[in-house]
Amino acid sequence: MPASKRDQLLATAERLFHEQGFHATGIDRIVAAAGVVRMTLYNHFASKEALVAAVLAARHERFITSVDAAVACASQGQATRALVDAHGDWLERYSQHGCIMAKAMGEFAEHSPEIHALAAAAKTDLLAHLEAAVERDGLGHHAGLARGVFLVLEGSNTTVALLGAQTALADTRAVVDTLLATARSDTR
Amino acid sequence: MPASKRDQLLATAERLFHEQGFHATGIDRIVAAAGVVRMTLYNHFASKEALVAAVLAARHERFITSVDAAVACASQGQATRALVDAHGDWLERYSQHGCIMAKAMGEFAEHSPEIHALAAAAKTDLLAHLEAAVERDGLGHHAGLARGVFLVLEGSNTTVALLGAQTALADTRAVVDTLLATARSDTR
DNA sequence: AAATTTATATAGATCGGTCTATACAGGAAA
DNA sequence: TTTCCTGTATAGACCGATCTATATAAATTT
Repeated sequence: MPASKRDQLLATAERLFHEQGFHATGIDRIVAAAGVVRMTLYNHFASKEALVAAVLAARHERFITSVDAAVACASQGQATRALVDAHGDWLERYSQHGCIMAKAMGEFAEHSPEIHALAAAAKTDLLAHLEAAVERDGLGHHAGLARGVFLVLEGSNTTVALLGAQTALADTRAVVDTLLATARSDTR
Repeated sequence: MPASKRDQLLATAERLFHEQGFHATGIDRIVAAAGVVRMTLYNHFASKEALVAAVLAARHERFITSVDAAVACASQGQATRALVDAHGDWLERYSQHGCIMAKAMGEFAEHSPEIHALAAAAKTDLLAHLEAAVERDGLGHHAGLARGVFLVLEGSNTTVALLGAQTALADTRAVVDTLLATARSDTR
């Protein structure tokens, strides 16, 4: 069956927001690209801000679902590494233009506390998943390891647009492996 | 002596662009905040895009000057660490809202190739300085070390708005120290 | 019959950018 | 000394385009 108008709008808005930015993307361009009339958008979303919020929520749900799936079927002691790889796959496939949550935080920090909080919550949610994965790998005692890996993932989000996905992801895996190896050899 | 109108405009625009975003900041708000009339801006800058370019160029020059100074007076074998600390100081003092170059890349990627290239050049310039520092520390043989540290610095840019400067910078230093220690113990 | 989508018109604000005209400096030329 | 020129700033009107959002009625779909 064809996607509902609402889903068309969500998908189109997500793409345009991600590629062109939130403030630089007007309502008219979204409805035109979605092949829908403007009133249809306002029939489904109360405002542009509500549309942005829906886009971010839907995207994060998809992302966290794919991350959870990857971690769930990771072999013993490989949860953290599986999460990092899942993040890399996502980045390569859907985030060539950088992290949409980071973009949202930047554009709405002093403009819409709700959007900013929503995007920030998405990021801290990933950190929480990372901490769970580290714990599952028996490295929970190593304070700061999850946050260190998180820092590297955040770096890969911006670096992919600078050095390309291949280099950025290879560097990311190399640094994460170093962090994991150091943590494992630390018998404290 | 009082700052010239041009400098007032540059400083005001830099602050507003950084806090509110580029597209979300209108010409009228800049001139009002700078205490200057509209035509004065257009007397000094050909367009909003030219103003953005001038802001980014001035900011990068200040940043790279302060980084160079820190690296220049670093003790033997501490160039990389000095650069990382200088980056952290800058982040803490002037970039609580994240990296302005990353913001510019996000907002102008599909909108102005010139601005995007300028911001990207600023970032690769930092990477080049990082590679020079790593070389100076006698770790140039370690392929990818500079890019690994760069990845972490990039991560700290976005994480500072999420976890606060204190946590973000402490984590950054911890990861960088791990990378440096691993590189030094690698006798290859 | 009910819900959704379309088409179209409109509201009012804001956008980047241009325009003319005026004021007032400081330095150069008479 | 006086006159003139140039550069810079102010003031405010003005342009077309675009922005988000709403109103209403007809057409379509379920």
